[in-house]
Amino acid sequence: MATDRVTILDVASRAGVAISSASAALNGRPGVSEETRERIRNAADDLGYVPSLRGRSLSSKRAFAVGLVVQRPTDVLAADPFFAAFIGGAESVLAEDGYALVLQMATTAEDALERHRRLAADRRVDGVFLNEIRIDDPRVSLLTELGMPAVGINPDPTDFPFPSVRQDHKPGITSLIDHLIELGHVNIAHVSGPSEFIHTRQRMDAWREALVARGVDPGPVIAGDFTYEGGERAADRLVSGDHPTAVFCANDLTAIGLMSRAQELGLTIPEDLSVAGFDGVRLGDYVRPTLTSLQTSPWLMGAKAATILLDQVAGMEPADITVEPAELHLGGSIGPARG
Amino acid sequence: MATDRVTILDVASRAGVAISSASAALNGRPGVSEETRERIRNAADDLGYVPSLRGRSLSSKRAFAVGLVVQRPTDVLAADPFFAAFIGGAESVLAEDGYALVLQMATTAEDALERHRRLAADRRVDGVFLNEIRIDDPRVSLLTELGMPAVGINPDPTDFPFPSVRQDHKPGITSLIDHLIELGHVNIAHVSGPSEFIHTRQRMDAWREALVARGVDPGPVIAGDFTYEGGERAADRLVSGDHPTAVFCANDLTAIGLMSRAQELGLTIPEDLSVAGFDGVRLGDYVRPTLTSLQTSPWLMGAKAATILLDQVAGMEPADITVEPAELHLGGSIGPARG
DNA sequence: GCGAGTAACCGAAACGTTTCGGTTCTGACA
DNA sequence: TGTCAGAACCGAAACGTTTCGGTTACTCGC
Repeated sequence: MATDRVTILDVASRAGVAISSASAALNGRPGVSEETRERIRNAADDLGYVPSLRGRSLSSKRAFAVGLVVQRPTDVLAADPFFAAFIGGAESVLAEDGYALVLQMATTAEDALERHRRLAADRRVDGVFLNEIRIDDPRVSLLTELGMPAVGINPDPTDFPFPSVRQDHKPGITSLIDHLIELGHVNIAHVSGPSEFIHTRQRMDAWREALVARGVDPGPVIAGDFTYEGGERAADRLVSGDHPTAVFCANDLTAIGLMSRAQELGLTIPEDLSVAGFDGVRLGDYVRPTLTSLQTSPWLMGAKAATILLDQVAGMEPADITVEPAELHLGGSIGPARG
Repeated sequence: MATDRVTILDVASRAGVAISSASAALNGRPGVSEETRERIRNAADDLGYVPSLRGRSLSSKRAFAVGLVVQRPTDVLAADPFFAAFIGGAESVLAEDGYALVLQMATTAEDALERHRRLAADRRVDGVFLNEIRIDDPRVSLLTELGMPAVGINPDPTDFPFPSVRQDHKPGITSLIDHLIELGHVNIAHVSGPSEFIHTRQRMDAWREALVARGVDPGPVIAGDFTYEGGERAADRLVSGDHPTAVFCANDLTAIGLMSRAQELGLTIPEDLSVAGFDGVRLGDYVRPTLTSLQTSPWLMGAKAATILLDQVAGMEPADITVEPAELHLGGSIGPARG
């Protein structure tokens, strides 16, 4: 196999045509008769021709790759299964079009910006995924400046300049709250994510609105940070005197940390405190009691986002996509309110 | 910013030299006086010149990217923090050299092979990471055939044709077993991983050898599969009559599943059964009791593996690297053997 | 039997580097 | 003063595509 690469020149000369005809034929462009097109295809097959990504890339000014810059402390990322599933979904769509996924890890917000600048300067990718979007996220304006196509994952509904894929979390949160209220809970707290994230606000708003709609006063909001430790700290603050009987956490890691600490502090779950998470990561099945959570669809989101991104790279103006809302998955971590 | 790209031609003409001189100057090659080299550098800076990855790629026949094909069912991957940390470590080294990481997800072994073939045919990457190596792993011979540089992560010590990075697990497992024996355990079981993995055998051998060295008969071996469910099934088989007093699991997920099921079956941990895992995932700190485990170093392994891979791509023949052995982290899941 | 229109095909430039063989120039040495 | 080595620099090919303007030949209508 150490033979030199088969080029389109070889294919063309074997089929007895010009390079340009071979190119047109193999790429399904018009201007070639069906007969010679077939002849060229056969020549290519016979020779085992594989188009050179590098040649194509240089000539067509495309990278045939898209980027994903995740910005998380590695230990947090390691514990969060969202990305693995998201990447799996995205990759399954990208592979079909011969696109590859370039993955980068950034530790800080500034680092993430720098990564994007670099990806753009190198023309390393034709577009990027925009996850975990913040309020006034600097990446958005940077990418706009750079002219880099992008797709947003659950961005702010207003004023987002790129196409997006969304999953509505409100119905799921609403049914969770309804369920808790039916179980007799009237003091339902919320452990939020970091305030700068769009989805932090979305989840908190949904929690509050669902309560208000049922005429129940929203319980306390405790600022979390999507980590185990944040959940533990929330437990410390929650477990004092007249504490809530239920708590809705902004993600599963937080919920697991909270449960763990609450149990250490002598509470029984769900008898003393009902706990619900958000993500529906399999993690929740591995703790006791099993975690009640909202099951999101990271794989599907990844697949849809990739579809949108590829369409955009191809020059289309894809419409936003909304996938089925997150579903409530009941575990043993919630039960009737005390007393 | 919609101006045309600054090319090396622009730099050369601004500095009043030929393209070849500009190229040599910017790449630190000899044949350019220090004076003109400086002039060329200034010209490049003034113009904001960024070398075209595509041009370089076509001309130098390098991709400036390396690949990682992970082969896991997505839900298993999602729960396994190894890869996130590994990728973070690898990426930190790659970025310094302007290399990118192409990540692919394969669902089956055949799919993984196909991905590698595709990466090679497209010349998409200059080398690949080889993780989770199996006995007679078909990827090894494929990559050898394809002439694709690779680096092995904990491969079989004998007969592996690529450089590798290793972390010795034996000392950690030995001290775990020693610790259990000191606690009075004489019947210590093992829940293994799937038999085809090299590291499954490595861990089992270390367990057995440590026991034999202390004159203790190895307890039963139960075949697991690195999943939570596998741990549950192992618990079902273990908890009958005269069961072992301690069990060493091939990974943390298995250990957590086993603990959870054992508790459901009425056992108290560690009083009735001591449990130890392997990986040191954060989740282990959030189950009750907390999990005793061996802490591996995925981030460091990723960084070292990337270093080796880049050296290899650069034409060197890097030596194998061995990082500090995995360390034992004690949790509440092990205790004295029942009287 | 002639002009126009069109389908099929060709040739060459362009993409932006690296690399290699060749030319010029300087200074040292005999 | 002529020779020669070596440093500095240049020009052009090569990498493998895509694309665009141009040529040929054929058909159709009159």
